[in-house]
Amino acid sequence: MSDKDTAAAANGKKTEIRLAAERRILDAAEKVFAERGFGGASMQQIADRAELPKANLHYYFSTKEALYRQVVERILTIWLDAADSLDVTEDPATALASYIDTKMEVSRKHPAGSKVWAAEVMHGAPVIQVYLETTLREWMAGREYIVRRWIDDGLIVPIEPRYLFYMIWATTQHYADFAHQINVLNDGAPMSDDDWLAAKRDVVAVILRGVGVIPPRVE
Amino acid sequence: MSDKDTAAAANGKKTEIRLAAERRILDAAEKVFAERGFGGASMQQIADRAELPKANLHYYFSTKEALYRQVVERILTIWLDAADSLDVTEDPATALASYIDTKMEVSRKHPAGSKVWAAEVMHGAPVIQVYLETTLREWMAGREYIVRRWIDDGLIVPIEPRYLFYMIWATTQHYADFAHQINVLNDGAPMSDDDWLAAKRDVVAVILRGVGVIPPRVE
DNA sequence: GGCAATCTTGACCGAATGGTCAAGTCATAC
DNA sequence: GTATGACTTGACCATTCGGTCAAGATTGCC
Repeated sequence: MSDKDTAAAANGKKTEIRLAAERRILDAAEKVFAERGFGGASMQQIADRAELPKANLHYYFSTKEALYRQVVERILTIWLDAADSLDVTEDPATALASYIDTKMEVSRKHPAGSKVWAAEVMHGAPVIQVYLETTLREWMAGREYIVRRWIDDGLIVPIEPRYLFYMIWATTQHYADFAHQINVLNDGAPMSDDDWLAAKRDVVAVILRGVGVIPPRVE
Repeated sequence: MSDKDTAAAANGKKTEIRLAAERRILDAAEKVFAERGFGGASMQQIADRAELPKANLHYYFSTKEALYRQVVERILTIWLDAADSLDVTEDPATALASYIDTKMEVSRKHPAGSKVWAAEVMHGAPVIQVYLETTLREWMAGREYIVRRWIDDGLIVPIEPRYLFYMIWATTQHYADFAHQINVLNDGAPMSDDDWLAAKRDVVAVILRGVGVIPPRVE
């Protein structure tokens, strides 16, 4: 073994323990932040949820703010992946249906992350401000261009593109952020697989018909 | 003056001072809770915002929880008024367009209240749980019945009514809860009157066309 | 086995927070 | 004018919270 290999191996081993602990803590923190908000969450609650002593959290994350920032940044990667799923090479119906499907799946699989994200934006985006001003702005500019071309080509009805995206974001994220209310209206039970299918179907149908393309038949 | 009049007058005077102070505090609390969340808001911050000594807050509201509860209950009345604005005696296009308009105006005029409401639901509705289980459930049952009749009468396309309402709630409330993000994407400026008009127009258009009714011409 | 680096953890600390209180001010009724 | 009740407020208290630390356990490498 060369020095490089040894260093790499040692690093790898350490990284494994470290990564496992960090992930355990981040998972716990994401849930507690989602349930209580940043101010309402205590390091002790996060430690209890992670089944680790509180001092151990501070060994991996220097401060509560640093921990929160990493939670948000981890969610950001999921958001970016979903944003990429809007395939502009497809026709409007296919592209939008697939994008809505992806966003609904994100809400379904990352309800805590979605809540943290919503709270982050509601409170003025202290962590993701730069992302909003750079990546998201550019993403929106690019997609507005595409949607306008769809309009010019007569593929969809005239609409201000950003308001269409707000509808899609709001509706899909609602299923995570307001899950509690949805569950109450669902007789107190979480949405079943069939419920999710039906919700996706109806959301896609309203949006596609709403922008003037015939939704694909899903009898 | 009779005893009743005297008592009423005295009561009235007191109530006036009391109501003014309570309103001042509730307004400040709503904003601070919206900006920082319940856990992140301190009584001192609310006191500063209301330009009153902290001890004065505790004279009118015994605890932080009690103050928060009254903030939420005040928002609830606004929510109930908006819910009433869905006029089921009208045809679907008129009823839905008017309801969306009302909900958009609520988001525009009560952005802080909307954020507090969203956080309340996200965190499991500690205060409004009973409202969700009674009033809202009944409201939804009644409206589902109406929407189903619209469907049976061939006035709108088949859809699970609650998913339609989720779309309307999510989209309209998004303009308050995610106003920060919207402003960033609007070159950092708050939406103008024209922006609000355009947003309303596009939301109404997508929903109405989405459920299969021709949106009224708004050239 | 022994060394070095990483990891673990109970005990502790200063600051901030929700809440209390008693002394005082102010308005009103007679 | 003076007694009564409502309102105001600076000082204070107990608790909680984020964060520190030093002593010890564990791991990996020679």
